[in-house]
Amino acid sequence: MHMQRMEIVQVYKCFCDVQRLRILNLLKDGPLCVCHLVEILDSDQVKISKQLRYMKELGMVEDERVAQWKVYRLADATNPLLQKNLKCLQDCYGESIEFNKDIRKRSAVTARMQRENAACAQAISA
Amino acid sequence: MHMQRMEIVQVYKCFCDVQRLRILNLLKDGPLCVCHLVEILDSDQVKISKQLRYMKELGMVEDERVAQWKVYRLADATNPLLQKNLKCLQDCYGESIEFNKDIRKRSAVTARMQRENAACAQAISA
DNA sequence: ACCGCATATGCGAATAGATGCATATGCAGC
DNA sequence: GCTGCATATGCATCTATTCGCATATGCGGT
Repeated sequence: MHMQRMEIVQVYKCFCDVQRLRILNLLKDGPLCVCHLVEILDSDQVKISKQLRYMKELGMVEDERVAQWKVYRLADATNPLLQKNLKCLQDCYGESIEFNKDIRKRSAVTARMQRENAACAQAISA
Repeated sequence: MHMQRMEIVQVYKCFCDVQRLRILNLLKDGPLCVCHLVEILDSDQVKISKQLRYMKELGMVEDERVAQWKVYRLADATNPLLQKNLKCLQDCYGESIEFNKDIRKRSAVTARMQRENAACAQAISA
């Protein structure tokens, strides 16, 4: 694996896993750091970290260090293939793959972070 | 690999290869047999056969024997995820992944079959 | 320099997918 | 039953991806 540009097949490779789909869906509303994703997806740090690495190799996400956090965002949020595919998924299976639930949880988690961990909350809103 | 129903992730697995994308694009306009696909995609029989097998395992296509031919069609042409994704691909990259060229070649090939190999032409139009 | 938190990497095993080459199978006509 | 055409399968090899477990690295505060 290498790759950095977002190619057609790379997009679909990224889409081949529900957890990655959920991550993309979350990131489309703005950047998040690993700790957010771990909590929202109710997964563990190593797993999420590796998914993000893979997604980065595929050219789908970018990362940026902010203090001790690593903020991830979509590499090209305007890519029409990505946008349309996510929208299509949302339309067809929004609830069944937990897209909607994740978005609701995202709000809850970021709100709590705002209170309990202001520095981290700052990192993703910069 | 097993699977037969068309699940979300299976769809994307099918989409992870340009040749498979081209096959789906061709089948969306109606059934074809292996010999058509081999010619339109300018590939070889074993390769196409294996792609079709994989696509069948993913639940994306169905086959039917007609005399010595094997006719393949989309397992669920009305599946919205499939339809929308193909349309989206068509819109975004129609020429670059040869979707359009393939469709044009499809017409040429089926027309010629009609003349030179009527039995086979009959098989896919039944 | 040390500690704790956030994140990443390494490794070994397991599974999945791709590829090239050879060969088998199914069907129709003779 | 033999032949030819259309299609499928088997096998060995290779690369890609996944998973669990352990451990390393980067950063900020003391």
